[in-house]
Amino acid sequence: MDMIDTLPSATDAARFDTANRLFLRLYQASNLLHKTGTKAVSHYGATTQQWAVLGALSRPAARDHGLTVKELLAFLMVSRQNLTAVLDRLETAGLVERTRIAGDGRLRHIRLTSQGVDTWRAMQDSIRTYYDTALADFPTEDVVQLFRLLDRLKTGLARIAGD
Amino acid sequence: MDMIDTLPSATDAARFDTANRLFLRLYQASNLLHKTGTKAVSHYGATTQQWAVLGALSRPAARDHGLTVKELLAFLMVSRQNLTAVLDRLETAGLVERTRIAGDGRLRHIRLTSQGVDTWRAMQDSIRTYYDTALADFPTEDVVQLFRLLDRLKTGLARIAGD
DNA sequence: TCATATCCATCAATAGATTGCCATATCCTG
DNA sequence: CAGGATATGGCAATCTATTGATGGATATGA
Repeated sequence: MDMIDTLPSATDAARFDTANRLFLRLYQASNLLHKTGTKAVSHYGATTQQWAVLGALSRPAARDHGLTVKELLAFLMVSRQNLTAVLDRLETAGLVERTRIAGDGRLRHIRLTSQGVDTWRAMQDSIRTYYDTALADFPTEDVVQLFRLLDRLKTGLARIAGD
Repeated sequence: MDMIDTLPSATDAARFDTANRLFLRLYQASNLLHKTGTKAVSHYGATTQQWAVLGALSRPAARDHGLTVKELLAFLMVSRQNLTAVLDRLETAGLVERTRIAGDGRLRHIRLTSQGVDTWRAMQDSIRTYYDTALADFPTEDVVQLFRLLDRLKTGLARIAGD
């Protein structure tokens, strides 16, 4: 069994096929996430991306002084040009404000406005219902496992992206 | 232990938090998929979505007569308006053709052109390398498990979408 | 002080993705 | 044959997301 074989073995072909299905499911699930998630919070004029930004800003660590754009970029892993546009819409909607920081004049702190805090709080019921419905068939153990696997996939993809 | 408690329990809060992280990872992984995937096949002027369409059309079942738009919609789970635009670009690039079908005049079969077949074949090396790199840390067993979990998540989200 | 690096914003182009509405052609059934 | 259902396409609006190029304000270090 020590022969050299440059053709894909049967197991390699199966792995390739599974990888194919895996990325198709990721593609489908992502589209469904945006479609259903935006519908779930549409009452508040929000989208899934804006939901993600509000969620980042409402975390305890960010609650007091907000986050810099750079920190938000690292958290969400999107391009700066994209985030700027989302922040513009959130600022226009009055949910977020950009404030200059004392120590370093280059930095801006993105913070929830009081209206942003209220809106985020009001959205919580819809978000909870959304999670409950989407994950109805998932024991908590499976939620954790899916999170861990997606986290590793994210790491693998980030390595390709190179940033 | 039969008391009624309307406040979220500690385990409920933990599950909610994990769900939050899970969907953030899905969001990040999806963006990275499009970013790195498009880069991987950019040499062929393609994107991840076009890659998905070409992959669907090159499956053995679709190889002979192609797929109808409706079948492609069901496979990819995207909106008709979105798919039309992608097909337009693929048609302009000469990789795909729309042909009327004999039996039912309403249907159109989307098929790979011979150039589309060649391009798809040429892309295989890049795709294989992409999968290998992205899933370098994944034993095949984990690839299968992630696929299964994403498939179930897709099902849960599709239930919300209602179609 | 001067050069360089960092942080943020802007403009432009392209592609993807959704909803909503309307149009057209075709099939099928009553 | 008439009418409803089906399959596809077109148009419009909005939002997300990327790359690329440019510019301005500020910090840091030589």
